[in-house]
Amino acid sequence: MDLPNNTIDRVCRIFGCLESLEERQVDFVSSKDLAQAIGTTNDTIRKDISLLGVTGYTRKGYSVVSLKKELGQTLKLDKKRKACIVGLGRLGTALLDYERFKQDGFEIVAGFDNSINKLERIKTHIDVFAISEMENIIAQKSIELGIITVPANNAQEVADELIKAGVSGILNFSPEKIVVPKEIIYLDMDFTSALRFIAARFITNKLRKSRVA
Amino acid sequence: MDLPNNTIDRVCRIFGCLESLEERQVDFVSSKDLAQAIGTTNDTIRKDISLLGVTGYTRKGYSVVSLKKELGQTLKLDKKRKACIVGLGRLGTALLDYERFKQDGFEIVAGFDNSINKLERIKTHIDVFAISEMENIIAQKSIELGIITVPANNAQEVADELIKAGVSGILNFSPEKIVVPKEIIYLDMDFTSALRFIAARFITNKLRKSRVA
DNA sequence: TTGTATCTGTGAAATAAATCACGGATATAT
DNA sequence: ATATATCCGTGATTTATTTCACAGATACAA
Repeated sequence: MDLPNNTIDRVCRIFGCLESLEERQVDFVSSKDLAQAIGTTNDTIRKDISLLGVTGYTRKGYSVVSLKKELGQTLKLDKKRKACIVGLGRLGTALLDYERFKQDGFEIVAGFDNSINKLERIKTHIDVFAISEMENIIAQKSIELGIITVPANNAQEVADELIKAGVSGILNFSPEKIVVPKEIIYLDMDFTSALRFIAARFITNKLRKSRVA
Repeated sequence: MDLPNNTIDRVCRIFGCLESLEERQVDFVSSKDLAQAIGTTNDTIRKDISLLGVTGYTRKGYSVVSLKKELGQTLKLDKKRKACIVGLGRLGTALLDYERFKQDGFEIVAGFDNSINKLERIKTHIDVFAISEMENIIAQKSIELGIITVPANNAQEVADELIKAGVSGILNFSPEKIVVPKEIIYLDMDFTSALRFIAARFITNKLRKSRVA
């Protein structure tokens, strides 16, 4: 399938909205509501959804349950995926126990760090290992996603090892920029860049909110 | 000034690259290097930089120091900005002490939480307050940026208070979607959406990496 | 029933963004 | 000196994305 990147981004956010609407037992949602929630226009939402081949109801909107199901199936967002976290500093350990991931279909099944000290000290029900064991564990547990929370200056090294070990996607929280082969899906979550993006828009303020993260 | 959103996003990332190049005492950097670092093409980088009115040197690239200076001045990324964090759970406290922010020009000058318990227990050199004091403190300290790290289901409420108190920009780490008036610069950093974006691209893999966070 | 206010779905038009392509420079090697 | 391989700057072109505009439905109110 060939979807615009922005559409993929929005659909992922829409999916999150649908989850919470479902929890609140809302039956229908309009393109306008979704647009407001994720910060875009109703036209765009309708285009996005129609690109995915899902259809709504005149005068009512989209069925929350079935839209969520369709989007989930098409983009395989309903599939459980295993992830690991490399770098068990404060951010890493916070993410290790971020209950939300599991409920959203991402299971953190391993943590890695090089400090024996940290490995011993950490209190969590998730297994933690030395980085040297990464290749084994990732293969053994069929981990698809790697989350990097090491401090800068060895993020690239960690990324290389994750890739060698076989992950298909990487989410990078470290401030260092990482280069990956093009078959690896990579997303940068550098906090400073995010704050700068906001600060820069104080100057060049346009109204759109999209920023394919 | 009127810059494409994607350009702003890229320039913020470029700025981060320039910082680390400067540290490593690199004098010049080519559009190609920058492109590789942030995941785009050299054409795009050159266009971005030329939109900002900065110019480079044939056969050498851009002067790291002066490019950084120019970008910083134009987008006011060189200006120190004050931020606060609302929600002092694990993520919130991790961010409170994220040394990197300060070195990048963002100073966290206050933390807020509703739990007296947490406020007492937290060990940090940054002042922490009850949420009820937000309006006062934000005005008093001239805080421009609010970082939301509360759990879902009262993120909107917190956002409303931040805005009432006078912040101009909000970075939201909570999984809840937030609606803000259009003069407020808002960026969503929902981790689940980010992981989903990666997972969805396992299916619809296009090569570009941009995702204006 | 009849009217009316919403909502979707979708081509067409308009915008925006990324690529291409190539001239002009100049560092580096020979 | 001369050739060559880079590298920037920038119109032109292409491609992508958003917005517009309106037909087709239908819930809801009077």
